[in-house]
Amino acid sequence: MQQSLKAVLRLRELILEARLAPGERLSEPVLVERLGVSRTPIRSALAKLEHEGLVESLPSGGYRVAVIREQDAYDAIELRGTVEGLAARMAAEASPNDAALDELRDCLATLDRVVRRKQLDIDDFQRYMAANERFHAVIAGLAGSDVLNRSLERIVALPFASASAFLMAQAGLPESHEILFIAQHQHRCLIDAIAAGEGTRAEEIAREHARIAKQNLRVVLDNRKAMASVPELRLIQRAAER
Amino acid sequence: MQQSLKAVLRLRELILEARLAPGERLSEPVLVERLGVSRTPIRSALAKLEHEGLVESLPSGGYRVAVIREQDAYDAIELRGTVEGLAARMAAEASPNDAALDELRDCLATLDRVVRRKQLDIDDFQRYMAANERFHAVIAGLAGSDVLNRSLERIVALPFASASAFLMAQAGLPESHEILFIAQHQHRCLIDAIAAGEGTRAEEIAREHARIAKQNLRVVLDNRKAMASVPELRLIQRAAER
DNA sequence: CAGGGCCTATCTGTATACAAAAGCCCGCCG
DNA sequence: CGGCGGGCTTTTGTATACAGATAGGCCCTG
Repeated sequence: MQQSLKAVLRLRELILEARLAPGERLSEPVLVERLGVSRTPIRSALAKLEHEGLVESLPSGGYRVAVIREQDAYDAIELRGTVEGLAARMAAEASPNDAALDELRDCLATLDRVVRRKQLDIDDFQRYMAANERFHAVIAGLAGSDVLNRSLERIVALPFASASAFLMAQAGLPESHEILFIAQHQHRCLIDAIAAGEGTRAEEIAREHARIAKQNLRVVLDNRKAMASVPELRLIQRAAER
Repeated sequence: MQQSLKAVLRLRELILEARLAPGERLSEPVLVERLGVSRTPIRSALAKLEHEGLVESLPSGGYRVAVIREQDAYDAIELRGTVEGLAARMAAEASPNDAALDELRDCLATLDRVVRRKQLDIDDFQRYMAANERFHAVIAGLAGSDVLNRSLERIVALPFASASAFLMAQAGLPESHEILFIAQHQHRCLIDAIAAGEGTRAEEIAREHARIAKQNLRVVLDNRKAMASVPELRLIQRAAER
C-alpha cells in the first residue's frame, strides 16, 4: 500500500540526481519498468511532483522533467524570503510566548556551537542544516497560520529555494565560514525583533536573510567543483535561451 | 478524454456551492454515481482540488471537503497581498515598457467608467471584476517571473483570497461604491509607482490594496443577505472551535 | 446499562485491460 | 532533393477488477 510513496521518492531522487535530464519526456511505461510499480501510483507521483515543480505537464498530455533556469532559482529564493518575511512579521505581531522564543534561542545556541569552530567538516554542516531548518520551522509555526505554512512548504519544496539547499555545496569553499557568521547575526537579530514585537524589522531581516542564499547560489554556480558535489544543481539551466 | 476535466469542474462546483458540506467525507464510489465518471478521473480531480485547497486528504486515506476558518481567509488575503506586493515591486524595478503601462492605463480607464456611474448594476460589477482581474494579471506579468506567477496563481485559487471574490456579494451593500473609489485610487497610485520605478512604494500599495478585501470580507460575513447571494461564503466556518 | 471486541460491509490503493489520440517514420509525390 | 501524407506504433486517459485496510455496527460480557 505504499507503492505510491515509493514512486514519489524514487522519481524525485532520479530527477534531483539528474539521472533524468531536464526537459526529458517521462513516459509512463518506461517508468513502470524503472520504478517497479504500476502506472497508477506513477501517475499520482507525477501529479505530486508537478505541484513541487519538479515536473511539468505537457499540453498534449503526459509530463516532462521541469526545466529550471538560473533566474527561476533566484526568483524562488526572493519569493521564499518574502513569504518568510510575512511569517516573521506575523510572529512578531503575535507576541509569542516564552516557550517558543526559548526554542528559537536553543536553535541559535546549537548554531553558535557549530559556527564557532575553527574548521567545519561535513558533520558540522549537517548539524548546522538541521538546526537551521528547525529555526525557520519554528518561526513559521509562530506565525500561527496554516494557510501561510502550507504555502511556504510548497515554496521551500523547490529544491534551490530551500534555506539549506547549498550549504553542502559550499562546505569546501573558503567564503562559507564568513557567510555562516553573517547568517547567524541575522538569526540573532530576528529573534530580537520577534521578541520585541518589531514586525517590520523582523520582516526585513527575514527577507535579507533569504538573499544570502542567492549569493550562495551564484558563488556555487560559478564553481564547478562545488557544483559537482551537489547533483541537484545540474537541474539548473545556466546561460540563456528559452 | 475530458472526463477528468468534467470531474474537476463539477466537483469544484459542488464544493463552492456548498452542496457538499465542509468536513464531509468524499467517498469515491458515491462521487462516481454523482458525477457520472469512473474513479480514475475522480481521483485525479481530488488531487487537483487538494492543491487548490478545496479538499484535504485524510491521514487514513481518502479526502474530505476542506474546512476553512474565517481566520484562514484573512490570512490567505494577507498572503496574496504580500506576494502581489513582491510582483508590484519587481514590476517597478524592471522598468516596464510603455506598451504594458498603456495596458494598465487602459484597465484603469475601464474601471473608471464603471466607478463613475451613479448606480451600479450587476453588469457593472461584472465589468469591474473583469477589468480588475486583467489589471492584476498584467502587473503579475510585468514582474516577469514564472515562479512567482505560478505561486500567485495558486494563492489566488483559494476562493476568498481572490481579488474579486466578494465584489458580487457587496453589489447590494451601501459601502460598496466608496470602496471601489478607494480601490481605484490605489490602482492609480500603483501605476504611478511602477512607471516611476518606485519599487517599495508599489509594494506597499499592493499590500494595502489587498487588505481592502479583508475589510470587504468582514462586512459581507456580517451581512446575512449578502452572504446568501454568494454560496461560496458558506464554506467559511465562522466562530471558533477547532 | 455500558464498554469492548469481533465481524462485516465498504472503501481505498493498486494493477491491468482497452480504446482513442498523439507522435513518428517511411514512402510517395512534386 | 525536399515536403507532405498516411499508416503504424506508442502513449495517454479511462474503466474496472481485486486485495488489503478501515471503520462502524452489533452482539456479547462484565
